Amino acid sequence: MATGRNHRPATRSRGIPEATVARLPLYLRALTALSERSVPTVSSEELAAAAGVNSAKLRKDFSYLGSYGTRGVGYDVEYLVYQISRELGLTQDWPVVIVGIGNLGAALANYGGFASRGFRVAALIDADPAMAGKPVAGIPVQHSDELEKIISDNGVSIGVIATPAGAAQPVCDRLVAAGVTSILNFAPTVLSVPEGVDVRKVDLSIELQILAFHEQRKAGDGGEAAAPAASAPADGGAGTASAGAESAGRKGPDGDMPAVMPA
Amino acid sequence: MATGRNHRPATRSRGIPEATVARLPLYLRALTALSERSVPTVSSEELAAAAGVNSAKLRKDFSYLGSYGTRGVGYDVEYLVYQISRELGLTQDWPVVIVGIGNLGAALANYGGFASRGFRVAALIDADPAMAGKPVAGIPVQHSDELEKIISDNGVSIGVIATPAGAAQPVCDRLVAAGVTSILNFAPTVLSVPEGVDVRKVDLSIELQILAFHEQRKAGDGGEAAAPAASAPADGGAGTASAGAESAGRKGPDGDMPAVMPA
DNA sequence: TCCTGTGAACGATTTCACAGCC
DNA sequence: GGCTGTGAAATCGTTCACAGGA
Repeated sequence: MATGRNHRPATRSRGIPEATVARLPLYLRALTALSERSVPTVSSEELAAAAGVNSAKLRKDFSYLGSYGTRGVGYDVEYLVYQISRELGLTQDWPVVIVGIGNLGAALANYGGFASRGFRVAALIDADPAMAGKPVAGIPVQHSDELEKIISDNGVSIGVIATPAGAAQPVCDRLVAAGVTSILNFAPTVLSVPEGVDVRKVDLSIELQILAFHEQRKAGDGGEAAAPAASAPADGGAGTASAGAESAGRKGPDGDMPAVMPA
Repeated sequence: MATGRNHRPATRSRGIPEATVARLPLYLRALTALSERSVPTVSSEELAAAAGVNSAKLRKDFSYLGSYGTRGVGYDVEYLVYQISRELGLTQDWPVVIVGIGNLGAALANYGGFASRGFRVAALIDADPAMAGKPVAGIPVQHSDELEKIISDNGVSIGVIATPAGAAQPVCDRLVAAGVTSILNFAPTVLSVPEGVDVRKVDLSIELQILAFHEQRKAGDGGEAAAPAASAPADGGAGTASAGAESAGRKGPDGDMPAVMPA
């Protein structure tokens, strides 16, 4: 997750903690599912389970929004759906552009949950002239020469960058110059933006690396915790842990640099 | 970004804070770029800028790993690349399976940064028999009947789920039963997994909703902060803020439920 | 003199536990 | 009696500011 910028000094009274904001969509999704099953009310315990958090956290989160909910009973599902939607700004619709229609951009364009909750794909933009006019997810791709005009004509304030890393910063600069103030970045680069522009980043390889870190720990821990079936990596035991040499006096806890570097 | 489970009671001496772990891949990427440009050393200030964090945080992060770095000079790039790689478990290679080869799965399979840092796509798996045998990113898709055998034969411990929401939990269960202990989930569902299995979640629509929240604030704030060019949504002013009625006595700070719900 | 490494202060977030209301 | 709403405590994360080595 990681936001590109710290959002206001948090000194405002009406300020909802960032951690809470990040969970509201989770609650909203769980509530929407309940709503579709015509469940009228739900307790903090049940809703928390559906959203994958604990109930104390959920109640605290909701307390920042106001006192929805009835003691001894729970929360009215429809009412809460509306209040959270409003809080998140989903009662209006947000035109979004996707820049970079490669594999990923196409996947995003086709993503259903996109349109369903307040977001509308206003345009798909790609730098490749050969893509221009080709429909993806029913929307014709437009050439990036048109970027500024598209942003301005549609009043777009949210942009999604799905270009290769090298193109991301220039695209970002153009989006910002044209009036975009929120960016969701899928390219593996740090974007720099002026004050007042929000950037959120989604990065596959970072997520995998975090998983690898924990995975490694599981293997080398001494605990060999809960590894069902055949899970040992095919060759070379994972990690094999800190068996060695607290060598000289300074430097890190384990292992010096080997002769051969891992590419 | 939400981990499915809290990682150990944090009472271990060698424990690196989760927040630090999440930033190590960022540092690694910045360092790799420096390494490719044959930069020999870097200061905390420079590296922090390249990674998009502040230097105090970076130094604190590195202090959990050990005392790499030289006072008055900075960090040796190659040395640090190696140490971080090792800490993250990237000096071994992790076979990964991707389940669900739709638009997104294909995008992931084609993602370059995937293979580049310690991860190897061991197999692509899809439930559609028509996909079987078709190569995606040079790798033939296999039918999901083979899932257990693939996991076991390749010693896979990391799985990526890119299926529709409905299929995600069953796929997850099979992965876990077959020996997978880390899962990266792109489906918009909360997965439930047994103790000892890590889940990380990447959710486009949640990221967009978080952006919408801040975007809405920008518009209604009274500040009309830093909005260059034409940024007003085409119709209906964004938010138009809490102008109303602190009505009765209880309940939330603004707005009651309207007659028409936003779908 | 420069820049790392780190205690200590600070701030944010989570958890606890229980008062208050239905 | 059951469940929300919330102060207070505990934990986690960030920032400050400076001691200390190269």
